[in-house]
Amino acid sequence: MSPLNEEQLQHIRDERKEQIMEAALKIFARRGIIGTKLSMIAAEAGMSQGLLYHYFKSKDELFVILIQQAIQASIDNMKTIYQLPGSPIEKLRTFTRLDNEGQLYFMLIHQARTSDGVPEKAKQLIEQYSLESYVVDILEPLFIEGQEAKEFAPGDPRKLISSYFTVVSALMTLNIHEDEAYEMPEVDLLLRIVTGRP
Amino acid sequence: MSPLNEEQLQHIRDERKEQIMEAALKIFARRGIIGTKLSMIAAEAGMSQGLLYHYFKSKDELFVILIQQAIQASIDNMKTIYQLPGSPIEKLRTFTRLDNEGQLYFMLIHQARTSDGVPEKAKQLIEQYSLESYVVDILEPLFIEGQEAKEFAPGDPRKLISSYFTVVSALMTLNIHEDEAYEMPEVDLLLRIVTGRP
Amino acid sequence: MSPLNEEQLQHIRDERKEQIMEAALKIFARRGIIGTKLSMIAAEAGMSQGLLYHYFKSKDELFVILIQQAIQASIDNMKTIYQLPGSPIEKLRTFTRLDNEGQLYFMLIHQARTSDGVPEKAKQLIEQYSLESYVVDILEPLFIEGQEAKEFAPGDPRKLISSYFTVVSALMTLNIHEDEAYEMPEVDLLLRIVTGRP
Amino acid sequence: MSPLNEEQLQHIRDERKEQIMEAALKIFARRGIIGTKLSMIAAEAGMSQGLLYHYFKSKDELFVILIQQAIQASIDNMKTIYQLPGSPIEKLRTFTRLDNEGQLYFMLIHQARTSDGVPEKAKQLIEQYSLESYVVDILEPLFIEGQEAKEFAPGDPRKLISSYFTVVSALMTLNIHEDEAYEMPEVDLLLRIVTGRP
DNA sequence: AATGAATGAGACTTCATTCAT
DNA sequence: AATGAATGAAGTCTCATTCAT
Repeated sequence: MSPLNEEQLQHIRDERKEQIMEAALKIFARRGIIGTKLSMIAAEAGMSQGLLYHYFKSKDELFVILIQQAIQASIDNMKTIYQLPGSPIEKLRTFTRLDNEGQLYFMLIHQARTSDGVPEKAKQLIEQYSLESYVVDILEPLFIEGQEAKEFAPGDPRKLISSYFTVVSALMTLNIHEDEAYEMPEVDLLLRIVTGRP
Repeated sequence: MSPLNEEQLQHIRDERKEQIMEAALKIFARRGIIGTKLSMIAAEAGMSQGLLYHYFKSKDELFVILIQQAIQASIDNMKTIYQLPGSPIEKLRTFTRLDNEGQLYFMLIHQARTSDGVPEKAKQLIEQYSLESYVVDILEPLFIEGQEAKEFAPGDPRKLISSYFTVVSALMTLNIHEDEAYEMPEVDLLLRIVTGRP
Repeated sequence: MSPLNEEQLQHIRDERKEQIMEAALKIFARRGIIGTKLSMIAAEAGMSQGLLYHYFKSKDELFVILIQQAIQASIDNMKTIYQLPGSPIEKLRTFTRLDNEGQLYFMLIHQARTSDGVPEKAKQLIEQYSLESYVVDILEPLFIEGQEAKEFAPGDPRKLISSYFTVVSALMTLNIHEDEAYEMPEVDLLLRIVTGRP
Repeated sequence: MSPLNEEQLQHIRDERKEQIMEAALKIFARRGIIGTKLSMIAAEAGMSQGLLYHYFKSKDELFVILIQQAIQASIDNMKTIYQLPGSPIEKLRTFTRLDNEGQLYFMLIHQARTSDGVPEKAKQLIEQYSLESYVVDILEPLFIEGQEAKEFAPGDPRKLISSYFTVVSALMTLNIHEDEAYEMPEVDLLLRIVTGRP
């Protein structure tokens, strides 16, 4: 009797969920969990507030799921650096250009780290994912290679990585607000931190 | 007639106002105006919520006054760089060490720039105070001197200043949260952006 | 898509708005805007306080809308006097009988005129609507006709009208409280002001 | 040792009480008990809020005491009509001119009758004092005399009195606000109610 | 599945009253 | 007696969440 079979229904459901998560990501990333009202997400997703509750138990749950997704995407993204063309410094230069996709995820994680009203569950997830345990481990081979090629300045590569990515991370959090008060530095200026050369 | 003379009363009032503003600065800086509940400020200041209203007309007014104070302190602070000892690069190195006092002010201004629910008055104040109009103007002579002494890398000094301070600013916003996930870079690493040398 | 069609929803909305406005009119009229607590309106309308805010932006807005309605109704009502049967004095006698509907509106306007905490917008509306500009203008022909027929006492008709309606207005403000301490005069007694005859 | 003896202290206390009551009467009469803030009374009386509580237990108590005083003054005032010169109609004409002193008392009583937040005690006092029991009783001889002299229209004198004073009372409540929208009728117009003559 | 009405807890704010001096 | 700081209860308003349809 049903005009749609189970598979089709599932498809619609998935689509709706995706719709909601995309909308929520956009807004959570910019405004944080407290500054985001469900009405904003509903409007951005083009549906009623009530419907959100068919797909997610609560605002908090939605936030946590996005955090999980963001962490996974960030790790995956980090690994792609090795597939970029060129020498280590060229790989790093290309990678540093702030891409819009990753930016939202990054900002979301930043919000979760620094704002209040973040669900406990999200905090735990964030704690596990840290520069130390992921970024540094992943990028260490690249930096060692760069130092051996004399492209990168000498010194503890792990410290160099975390310092560099702390700077990049910090800039991304500023950049998201597109605040004209801050002039985003050219990538080459940032790379000086790693290379020690103009 | 009064059992407490005017001087004593004034003392109490000043103390209370200071108490409130200190508490409010701490919390506003971390949580933004929306994330900050008056109950938090009252608790931090050790008084009832009602008393806050003897000293400030509203949450918004309190926020705006703190913004004014923060801007003034930031400008004053920036000018002290010329009184520091040593060459331009040494001045800049000493200045860059993030001092806790200025950090809260800085973070507050950052919150005002990037969060929602910021009073219109605060936005206007912030707009007037920008890297361009203050920081860059103040520091231009220092950077030109540094470039002439070959301590600093060549290129447009104004752009160099705003890039460098965007980075420093961004790091301050991270640092305020004392998040262990981010390793704060050594000052010398940051200075590479300006000097182009390891 | 919607489980309730637009028409049904509109019906619910209209009903609720009507419910609220009726309840609010009753209470505002008696207690003024300061003396009226939203909890009272909500209780009288049989709904939660929160729901009031789905239909009206604020207590002030609700008050202003009621004032607008009251003014319009008063003007409309005043004009109906010419459709009443009989001579001028008979028209006026019939018209003077205080009807319950108009009474609440009248009292609301009176509250807006005399109480504190009245929204600026409401004050402006009230100022435009005054005995002079409406009541007197509308009734002047009737009184002149009454004087020509020797039914009404001689003298400046405009002054007679405003005097008479000041008295009627004043009585309405008392009457609204149904206070047994005051005995409402018979209409014929009041008409003596106009006719100068027992 | 005390620089002031008991009598002098008592004198100061009485003066202060009088000061407060005068200020309170002014404000209560205009704004009602809800619309009156203690800060207003304190300011009007030229003293601190705290001091009010040395003389009166609460806002309510102060209100009740004023009501008692107002009732007594009204009754006393009513009796003076017989000392006025002239015929009954002339006595009534003179008496009707709204005197400022009595007006405040009257308005206070009106507020107590018609507003909310009135202490139970005040309501009880008001209930005892009514047109019926005081005004009508006091004025009945005057009206009978007026009717016998054919100055007043015939009919039940008690009803005539209460009707007339309801009108006068109602006008006083309007008059207190000095609202230009209402033109206060000439006394002679009002007297038509009683005399039935222009 | 989908909507939007409806609720209620919690936030900001006011103000009568109390307290320390 | 006198002051003004200090408190807390209550009122307006917002918004996450639930409910009826």
